Amino acid sequence: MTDSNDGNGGTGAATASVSSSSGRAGMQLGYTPLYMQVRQQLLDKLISGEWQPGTLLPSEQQLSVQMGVSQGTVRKALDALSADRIVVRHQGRGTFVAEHDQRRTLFQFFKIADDKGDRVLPETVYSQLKRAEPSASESRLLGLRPKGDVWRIVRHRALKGRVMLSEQIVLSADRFPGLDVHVPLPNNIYELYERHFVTTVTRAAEQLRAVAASAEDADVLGCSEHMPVLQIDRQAFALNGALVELRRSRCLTEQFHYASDLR
Amino acid sequence: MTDSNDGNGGTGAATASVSSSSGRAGMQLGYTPLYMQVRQQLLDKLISGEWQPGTLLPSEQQLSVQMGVSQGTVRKALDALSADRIVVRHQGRGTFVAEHDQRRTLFQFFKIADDKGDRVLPETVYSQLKRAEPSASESRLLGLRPKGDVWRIVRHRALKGRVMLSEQIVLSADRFPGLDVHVPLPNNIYELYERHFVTTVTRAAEQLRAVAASAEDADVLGCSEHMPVLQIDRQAFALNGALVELRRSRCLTEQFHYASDLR
DNA sequence: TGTCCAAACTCTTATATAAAAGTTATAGGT
DNA sequence: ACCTATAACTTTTATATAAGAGTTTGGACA
Repeated sequence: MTDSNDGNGGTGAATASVSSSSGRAGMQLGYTPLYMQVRQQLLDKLISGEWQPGTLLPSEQQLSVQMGVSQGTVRKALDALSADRIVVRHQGRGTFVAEHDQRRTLFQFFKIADDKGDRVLPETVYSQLKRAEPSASESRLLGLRPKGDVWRIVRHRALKGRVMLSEQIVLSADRFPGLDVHVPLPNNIYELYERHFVTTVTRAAEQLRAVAASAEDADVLGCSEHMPVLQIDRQAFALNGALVELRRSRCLTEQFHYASDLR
Repeated sequence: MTDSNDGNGGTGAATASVSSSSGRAGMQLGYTPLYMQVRQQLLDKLISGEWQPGTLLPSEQQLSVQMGVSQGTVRKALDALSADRIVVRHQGRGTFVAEHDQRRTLFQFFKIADDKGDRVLPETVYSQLKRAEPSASESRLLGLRPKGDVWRIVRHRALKGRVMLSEQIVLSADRFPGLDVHVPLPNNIYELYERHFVTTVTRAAEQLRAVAASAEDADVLGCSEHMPVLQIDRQAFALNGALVELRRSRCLTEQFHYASDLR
């Protein structure tokens, strides 16, 4: 902690053991509040895998003693992590590392809903995995080493017995070693990343376009060629901010739609 | 304030003048924290139009005295409103009622981006307004009185000189009396709602589908018939939660796309 | 007139304290 | 075995206090 940014208010004599990120005093740009430093420290434990998903964290009291800050500061840090859905807090029970259970997948990462507006998770009816060479852009986006391979996953997914989504997923083979051992892949693939590859997807960006179904799309989705389908390109990011998954989905939107909340 | 839900912690003798919503003590279900009651009281002033968009609110100190709660409780209420983008807070300046300026429209309500990922607000190249009878579903969704009319707005919007979006907007004629006086309508239509009709849009829900361009779409957008276009259905909600606008957009997605953040 | 500094104001951060609300485990009764 | 009360824990709410950070304003001064 720098002298200028000590930030010890109040009357207590808390000897904060939290160190500032950039050492010198008299920092001109930026200034990191104590609770954000605490947030980052907690986040580091999650990134390292020291606290696995589902783990019960120490209580606010315990953490405040461990880290040498007040309970209120720990609370602000945990609230910030909670807002990013990185931890989940339950009054009376404690604070847990968020898991990729069905509900989270449904509400955070799956935006397809039926005409009543209910989110429905489709079942995987076909799945294929193979190792391949990445394209130039894939290699760049995923930050692969030269000659680094990728996994390519193709899945067909159905709702109410009707195949309505075809998706291609691209992953770094280095980050997901031995992924082929887990074939057949589970429907909830982010849970797999998290359980076996210390990779927690916390955030994703999607780009949507209306395109004409290719001959292959038509075959898979059981529609005519050139039928309008919704193309969804997704980039998924891990706890440390790294882009870890590329995905392209093509989706029929006759009985279903993509739901987006603007708030 | 009920006895059971007094919630006066601390050592102070604050005589909270905030009244509980449901009177009897021993309430079984629900319990509204004091800061949420304060939030609602502040929100009521916004809904009534007593505090217009752009207004500087009283300071936390002043509000805490006025409402008979602590400054920290006012802070929690204002933070909650800030999270919903209903007010905007600036350190050193104060708390302001959020306005529908260009930036807000761009980042909260317009999700079209170019291939670099930059949000771009399209210009209106054609605009038409007429009074008409609502369909049954429009009447129901907008909560119109029997025989209540609607306004229908048709707009064509262009990016970089290219018409790429055609939209139809439906509004209650009762809620927007004399809307035709404001023809030609400004590009930022939510600013118009807010300035002249005490209607602040705070939240919207969108449903996206890929559909084939109709003959009319093809004419407007300058594409061939049956070309895949992105159809966006929007319901926009006001401060009090009422559905105040229905909108259907059809959008070319060759050079642009709909950007959705999953977090 | 123009510049600089200090005061006064805002929100923000940080602390401490206390009580309420909700959960879980334990002990004791029927 | 089952239910109940209780104790011990958790997060959540509410308060008070103090100092930091950022903005605006007004006055001293050149």
